[in-house]
Amino acid sequence: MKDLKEYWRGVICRVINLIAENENRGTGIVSPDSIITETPPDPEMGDIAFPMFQFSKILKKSPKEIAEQCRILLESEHLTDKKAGTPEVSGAYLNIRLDRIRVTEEVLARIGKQADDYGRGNVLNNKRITIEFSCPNTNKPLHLGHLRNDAIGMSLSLILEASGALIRRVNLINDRGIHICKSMLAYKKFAGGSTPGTEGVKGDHFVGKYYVLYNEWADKDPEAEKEAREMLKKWEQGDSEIMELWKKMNGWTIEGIQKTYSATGVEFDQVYYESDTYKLGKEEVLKGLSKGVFYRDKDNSVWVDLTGEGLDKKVLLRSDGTSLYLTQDIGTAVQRYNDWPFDTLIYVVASEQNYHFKVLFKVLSLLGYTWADNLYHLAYGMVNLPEGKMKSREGRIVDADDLIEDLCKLALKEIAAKGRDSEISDLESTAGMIASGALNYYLLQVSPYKDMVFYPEESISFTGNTGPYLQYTGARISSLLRKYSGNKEKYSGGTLKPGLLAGKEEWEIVRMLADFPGVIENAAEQKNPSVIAVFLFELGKHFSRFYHDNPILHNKNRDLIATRMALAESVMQVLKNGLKLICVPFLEKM
RNA sequence: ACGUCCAUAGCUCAGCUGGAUAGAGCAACAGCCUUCUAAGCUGUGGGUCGCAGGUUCGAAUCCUGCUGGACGUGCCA
Repeated sequence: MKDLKEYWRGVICRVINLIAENENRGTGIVSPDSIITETPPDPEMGDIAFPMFQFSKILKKSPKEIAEQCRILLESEHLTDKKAGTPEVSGAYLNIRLDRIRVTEEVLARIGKQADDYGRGNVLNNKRITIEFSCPNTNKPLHLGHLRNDAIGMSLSLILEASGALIRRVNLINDRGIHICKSMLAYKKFAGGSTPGTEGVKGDHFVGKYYVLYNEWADKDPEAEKEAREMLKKWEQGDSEIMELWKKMNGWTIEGIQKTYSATGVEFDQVYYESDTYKLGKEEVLKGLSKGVFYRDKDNSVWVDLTGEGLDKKVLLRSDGTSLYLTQDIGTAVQRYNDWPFDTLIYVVASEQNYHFKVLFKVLSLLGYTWADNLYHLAYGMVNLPEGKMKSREGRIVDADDLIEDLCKLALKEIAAKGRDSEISDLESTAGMIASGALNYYLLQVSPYKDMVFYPEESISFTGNTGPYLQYTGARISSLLRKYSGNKEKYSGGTLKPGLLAGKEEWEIVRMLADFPGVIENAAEQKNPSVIAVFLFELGKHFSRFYHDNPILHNKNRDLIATRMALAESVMQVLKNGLKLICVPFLEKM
C-alpha cells in the first residue's frame, strides 16, 4: 500500500510538471515530497486521493480542470502501469482506484508468509534505544500511576523494536533516601519481628503498611522525623545493622513489585538501583566543578547556573555533601551510556517532571557528553480519578494489585455468566489475561501526553472499545479456525479466490490489513501506542460487521469458505501482532 | 508573577504533516440469538470543535490575544 502510494505520488508529480511545461509555467516546479496524498472518505470514491488545490495557483486554472487534465494525460500518454490502478476525477480531487483483486491477493499472501513478523519495519534501522520506565520506590506498592507508566514504556519499547530498533528496557529502583528510612524505622518500632511470610501479605504491601504507620506516628510526634534523619545518616555511613534491615525490606518490596509486573506483562533487560548510581553522580558533579562548569557556594553546596538558558540556578550537591535526585540521575545516565552506548535514551516519566529533565539534559551537556543531545523525555499525563487527583495521604489512591484482582474476579464472573467455563482449561490464567488486556488497553488508548480520568466502572467494562472486545474478536476467529481444520471433509477443498473479496466490506478490511505496517511506523514516529489501539479497534469493528453479515464456514461454495477463511486468518494475524504491541494478550479461547 | 501543557457530543476519548458531509465507545431509546462465542451486530437522538481575531482557495488542526483548568519554578522525589 505504501509502495503504491509512493508510485502514484511520483506519477502525479511527473504529470503536473508536464502540464506546467506544456503551458510554459516553468519546469520541475513541483517535487514528489510536496504532493499531498490522502484517503478518500468513502472507498467507493477510490483508494488514494490527490487534492489539486495546491496547483491551482501555479497553473492558473481550477483544481477540477487540473484533475481532469491529469486524468486525460495519464490515459492518452500511457504514463502508468494499468495494474497499479485507475485514476478518476472527483471534484477537485484526482482519485486512484486500486486493483482490488491484485492488492487483496498480495496482501493476504504477504501476511501468510510473514506471519508474526507482518507489520515489522525498519525505519529505525538498528538504532540503539535505551528506554527507562516504571522506576518504583521501595517503600510502597505500585499504584495506578505506575501502571500507566509501565504500559506506555513497555508498549513503546515493543513498537520501536517492531520498527527495527535495538531496544534495552531499563528500570531504576529508587531504593535510598529518607522515605526508605521511614518505613524501616516504623518496622523496627512496630513490627515485632513479623515478616510478609508470617503475615501472609505480599512484600510490597507489607512494607507499605509500615510507611503508613510511620506517617501516622510522625503526625503526632516530631521525634519521628529526627530519628529518620539519624537513620539516613547511619545508612550513608554503612551501619551494618541498618544495611541488613535495608536489604531485607527492599528485597520484600522488590519481590512484591515483581509479581505485579508479571501480572501486567512488564519486563526489563536491566535494573539499576539508585543506591549504586548516586555515588557516580557525585563524582560527575565534582568533575564538573574542577572543569569550572559548576561552582561552589560559601556554604559548601555545589551549584549550576542555568539562568543563561532560561532556566534557574540549581543545587547539585547539598552543603553537607550528600546528593539529590538530580545528582543521582546524572550518575545513572552516565552509567547507562557506559554499559551500552545508545543512540537515544528515552525517559518515560510523568510530565510533572518536565523541568527536572530540562535541567538534567543541560547539565549532562555541560559536562561534555555529546550524547546529551539524544536524550528524550516522554512526558505522560496524570491519571486522575473522577473525584480529582489521586492523593495517598487521603487514601484516595488506586492500588495496582487491588485493581488487577478486581478485574480478574470480574473476568471470572463474565466467563461463568457466558457459560464458557467448560471450554476453558485454565480459568485463572485466562481471567488474568483478560484483566491485563482490559487494563493495558484502557491505559494505552489515550495519547500519552494527555491527562486522563480513570473511571473504575469503565475500566472494568469488557464491552465496546476495550481490550477484551479485541481479545474476543481474536478468540472467535481462533474458534473458526479450529472448526475449519477439525472438519476437513466438510469445509476444505476450496481454493483462495481473491475475486470473492471484492465487496465493499471486504475491501475495507483488506485495505486496513495493508496499512498495518504504516500504522506501526506512525506509532513509532509519534511515540504513541494509542495509534495502534485505535487502528485495532477499527479493524475489529470492520471484521465483526463482516463476520456478522457473511457466513464463513456455513457455505456450500468451498472456494468461498477457503477465501473468507483466509481473510479471517489474516485479520487474526494482524490482531495478534498488533495486540502484542499494546500489551494485550491474545487469547485463542475466552 | 513567570514557564510548559491541555480545552472536540451528557461522560471518556480519536481526528496523520491544514483538505471532501467532525468520528468512536459509554450512557439513553428501538431492533437482532432454530446458523460459525450476543464480551457481538444494526438503527435513532445528541456538536457555535472554550471565546475572539488573523493566515489560507480551505482551519478542530497553523499564528496572536483572552477565558478556564493541570503541572512546574525545593539543599523533595
